[in-house]
Amino acid sequence: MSVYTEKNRRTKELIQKSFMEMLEKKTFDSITVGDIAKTAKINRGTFYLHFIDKFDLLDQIELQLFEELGDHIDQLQSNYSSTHSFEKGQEQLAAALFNSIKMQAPLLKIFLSEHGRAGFHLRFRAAFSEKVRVNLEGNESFNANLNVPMEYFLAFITSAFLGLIEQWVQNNLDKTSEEMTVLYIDIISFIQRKNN
Amino acid sequence: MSVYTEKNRRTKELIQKSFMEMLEKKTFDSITVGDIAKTAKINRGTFYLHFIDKFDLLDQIELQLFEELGDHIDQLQSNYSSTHSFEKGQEQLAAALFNSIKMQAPLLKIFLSEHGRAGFHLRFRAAFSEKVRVNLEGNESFNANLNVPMEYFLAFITSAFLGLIEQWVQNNLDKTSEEMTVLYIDIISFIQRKNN
DNA sequence: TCAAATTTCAACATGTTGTTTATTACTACT
DNA sequence: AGTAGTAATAAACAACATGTTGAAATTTGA
Repeated sequence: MSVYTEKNRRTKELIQKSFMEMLEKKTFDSITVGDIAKTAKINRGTFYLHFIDKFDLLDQIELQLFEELGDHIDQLQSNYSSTHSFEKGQEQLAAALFNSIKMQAPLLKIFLSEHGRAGFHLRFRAAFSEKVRVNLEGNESFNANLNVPMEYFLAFITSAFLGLIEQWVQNNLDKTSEEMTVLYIDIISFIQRKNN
Repeated sequence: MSVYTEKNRRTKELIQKSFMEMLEKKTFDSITVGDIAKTAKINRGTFYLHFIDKFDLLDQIELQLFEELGDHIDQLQSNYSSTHSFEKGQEQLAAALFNSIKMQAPLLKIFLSEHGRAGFHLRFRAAFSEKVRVNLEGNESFNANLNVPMEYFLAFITSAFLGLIEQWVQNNLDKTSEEMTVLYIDIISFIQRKNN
């Protein structure tokens, strides 16, 4: 039994791997189930033993990605939030975030591109926003001073941060996580220096 | 002759209008050319007299949108950039931008959603970035003080701004353009107030 | 060797695509 | 009024993709 589940797992993984390889070169729309089967060297019928359709396949990969990233962020939150000041904690959080993004860069690059699926950046941002919201709401001085709807503040700051990540990933990680952290801090302080 | 071109124009417009109506309720993938023809009450063959395929249809609408928005922004740039200080000009530019977005809100809402096409937000941001880049490069003190790659700064600031717009459009324009401008300024100054 | 799980293979009906051909309706020109 | 041009229709076409089925082959476990 456990050998079969292992075999199932490997077949499923093979399909996912082959699919992601194709996504680097072709649009999601233009990839057929037949194509996937051909690349993975399995029968087309076998595909349907593991996935409902190609949308389900993408859904599962996306869900996996969010789970892994989410778990990693949660782990970081508990490590850093208590030991340092809020500002310093934010910085280290950002640094660690760039690191976990780095691990998922190949997948993210595809999902954010025109080869991916519409609305991915919304789902990505929503997932990220939720983490940031929890983190910010734990800080009392932050909440006391914020005079704009949290919803819009989150939209602004998470979009900005993910914008950096998007650029970084598109540039094939041309910088280290540390450099990205410095970059992030520099931009914030540049904005702070303006009109004072 | 001009009667024929007019008739062509109206049929083409009818197809586009019907298509956009469907996009509010269904995914782009799931919409067939047959569906579009049915909704527009035209023959399926007629569709192919005006568009290569449904991708071409979407491309043309997207291109139109970018042209209209781009023209509007250019118009604003020339109006505001010369008459006021840089900071004040930026504010008024933002205000006018929210206005022009408002006019295209229904289209934008769909294109940014999961009903649209993958990568739209990238193309949208690229177009917007280009406008902002030209504007910023005209300001010498800005360039002198910026110590991060322009590419990344643009990614950060345009993503942030478009994040606001995205939220606004998703909220069905729950605020006026003026309120959005205030919101934008408030967020910037909130960030400026932090860690000083 | 036998049994069970997994995968394969071929076939099927169904639906979409883009093209074509013939036909109809309307407009423009002389 | 008559002819040519243009747009739209209707019907048919091959090519391809979809999801499903049933029987056979393969792999694995006992």
